[in-house]
Amino acid sequence: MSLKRLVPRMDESESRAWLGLTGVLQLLPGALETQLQRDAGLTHFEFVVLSALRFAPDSTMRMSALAAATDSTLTRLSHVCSRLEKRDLVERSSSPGDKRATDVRLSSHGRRELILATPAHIASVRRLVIDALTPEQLESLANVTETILAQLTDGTHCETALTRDPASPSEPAG
Amino acid sequence: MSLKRLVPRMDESESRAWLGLTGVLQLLPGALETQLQRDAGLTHFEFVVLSALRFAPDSTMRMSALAAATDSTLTRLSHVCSRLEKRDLVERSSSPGDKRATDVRLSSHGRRELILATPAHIASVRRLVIDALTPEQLESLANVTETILAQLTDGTHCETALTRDPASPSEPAG
DNA sequence: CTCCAATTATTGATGCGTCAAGTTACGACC
DNA sequence: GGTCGTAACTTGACGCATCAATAATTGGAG
Repeated sequence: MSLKRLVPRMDESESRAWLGLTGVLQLLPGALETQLQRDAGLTHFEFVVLSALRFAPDSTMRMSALAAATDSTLTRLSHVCSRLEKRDLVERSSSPGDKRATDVRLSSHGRRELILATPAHIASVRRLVIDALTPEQLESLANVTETILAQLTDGTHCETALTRDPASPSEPAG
Repeated sequence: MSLKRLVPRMDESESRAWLGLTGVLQLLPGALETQLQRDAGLTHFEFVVLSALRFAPDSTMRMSALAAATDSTLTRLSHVCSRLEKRDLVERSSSPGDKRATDVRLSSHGRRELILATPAHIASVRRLVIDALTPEQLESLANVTETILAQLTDGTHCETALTRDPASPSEPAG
């Protein structure tokens, strides 16, 4: 199911592009999650967190810095680090300089697990995306995704359609 | 953060493509969710479900048919329909022909809400993706996503690494 | 020095998605 | 006409994400 029927004005090319993109949006994250989970028992986000720590000096970062590095939230990261700590993949300690802050460190066990997990994940990425595309397609993909990202991070949000009562977003009786 | 540092062999074009794709994967679904939630109080999946019903004969489908039409699961759909039913957006009734089956129907209230929600959502899709791309880019996007989808739905899964391959290149001190 | 606003992080509640089990109904076989 | 296997859903439990509220600490204004 898609928006195809909702958008009669969508021409053939637009329709194909949109259907393809939504398909990838639905399937690719799941495929990567599945592979990582099966091979390493890690969430993709956990993998990203551990990988960020791996290349940090002393394998250590502040929570807030790690949240920024992983495009995440402090809240989310805190929950995830709690779980990772229970599994002895990271260690948390109060930061010496600023006692509000806490430093997260990749444990040696975490490093081992991460190093074991990485090759298979990279292989998946290559198999599913990179090696499946020609150099020209890769160039196009880079080009197109950068354009879309520009839209997504563009400050000028048109605030499309609050033609309805803004106070009650879901309950206005027609 | 990305895999860039993990894949020294990744050339410039590959790296740009992968970074762009992961960026879109992270941001686009959230952007669409946010818009729909704000303007209509609907999840994207709820929107898809209601839209599927909208164009069905008598605005009615069997659960299993609706699950298939929305690329979903019976379980997921059941939960979602329970919530939608509480909000009077759909109605469920035992199917006359087969008493195991249940028919879901878009209520008139649901139809009104859906019709109010649709234009803004389409506008978002156009603004964020379709209208932002040139015809050539749209063609490329269709082309590339179809290639990736072919990989994703390809039966030949290489079973990448149950054999834990310690072929890891670099290793900073810890 | 003290008070207060801002920074940093954690916790608890809630919502959605998935998995495993359970329930009801159909169909066919003996 | 029982009962056995299967189909169509539903339910409950658990995991992860987000939001709102809280705690602890810092830095600066007076």
